[in-house]
Amino acid sequence: MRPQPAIECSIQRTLDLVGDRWTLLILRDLFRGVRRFSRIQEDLGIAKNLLTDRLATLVDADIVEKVPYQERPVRHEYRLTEKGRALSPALLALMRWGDRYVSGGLAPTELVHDECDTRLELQPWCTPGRYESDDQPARDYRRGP
Amino acid sequence: MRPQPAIECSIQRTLDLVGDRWTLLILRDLFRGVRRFSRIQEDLGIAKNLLTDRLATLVDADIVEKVPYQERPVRHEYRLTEKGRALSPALLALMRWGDRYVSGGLAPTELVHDECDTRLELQPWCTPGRYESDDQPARDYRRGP
DNA sequence: CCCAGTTGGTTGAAAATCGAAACTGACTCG
DNA sequence: CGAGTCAGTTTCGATTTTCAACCAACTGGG
Repeated sequence: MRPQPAIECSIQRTLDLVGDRWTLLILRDLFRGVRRFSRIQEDLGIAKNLLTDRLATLVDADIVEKVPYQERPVRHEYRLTEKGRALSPALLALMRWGDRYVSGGLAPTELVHDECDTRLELQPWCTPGRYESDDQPARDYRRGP
Repeated sequence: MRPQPAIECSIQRTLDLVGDRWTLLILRDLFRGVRRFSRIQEDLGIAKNLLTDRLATLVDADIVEKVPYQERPVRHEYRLTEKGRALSPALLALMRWGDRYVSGGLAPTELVHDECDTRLELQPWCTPGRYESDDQPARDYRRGP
């Protein structure tokens, strides 16, 4: 897919997987708890064929897994694997940079843990097992005060 | 440029600036001290017109500045501004992830400060003023031992 | 002076990718 | 039965990217 560059650097290898215009945004949605095809699609405004393609690539790369959340009709949702969740520092760093340099005067985004309602800092996974459960998103991005 | 999504999140705003297939790789090269048009072009294998375009966009966004390094003939190089250097945590996080999950068995990349020859960790700027000087790159990515 | 080479681009055509909309198929709810 | 939802697939025109050629300003060698 990528044309020339002999892949020899971790940044390059990483960007080969997640470095296109949509993938990191899709992952951001998954982190936020937006996990269904149609929700992601309307949230991002991405074309459906592209979303299909990107999700398939992510599943292939074991960054995301497709799990059924109901039978009859079978419906799936997309969840981050451990490998996918490990991308959080990168997303967080990009977010911090945006907060600082292209926020347009808005207050920085804060990460809030829905359960304990405390602020999260650079180590955003305060309850690692929580993600496996089925209900509301464990983490949510909210605007700061 | 981006089609639909109402830009309302720092990650989205950030990726609007640097989230295409090449820009983060260009920035990685600048961090490594590869600062000349032709060097970047051959290092990445990017088409020249695209490199022209991406660099112009980065200069516009004040992430990179174009500074002459000689007269007669005038030659320029591209340097990270403070805003650009502030992207290092993001690059570093992507690199760490790549080291861990797609390294292909290679040793993780280490950041080494050329002057003091010590390893750098997640706060990679140990001499912030250094970057303004004119000679060799202050920071370099090297393969680990 | 002439010639080859380097740097930092520009131009244009062909190929790949993307986006919007229409369509599908499995199923539910009233 | 008819309308609606979800998760796609297909199609096709528009946009981007790549590739190759060209160019201008200058250098250094003979």
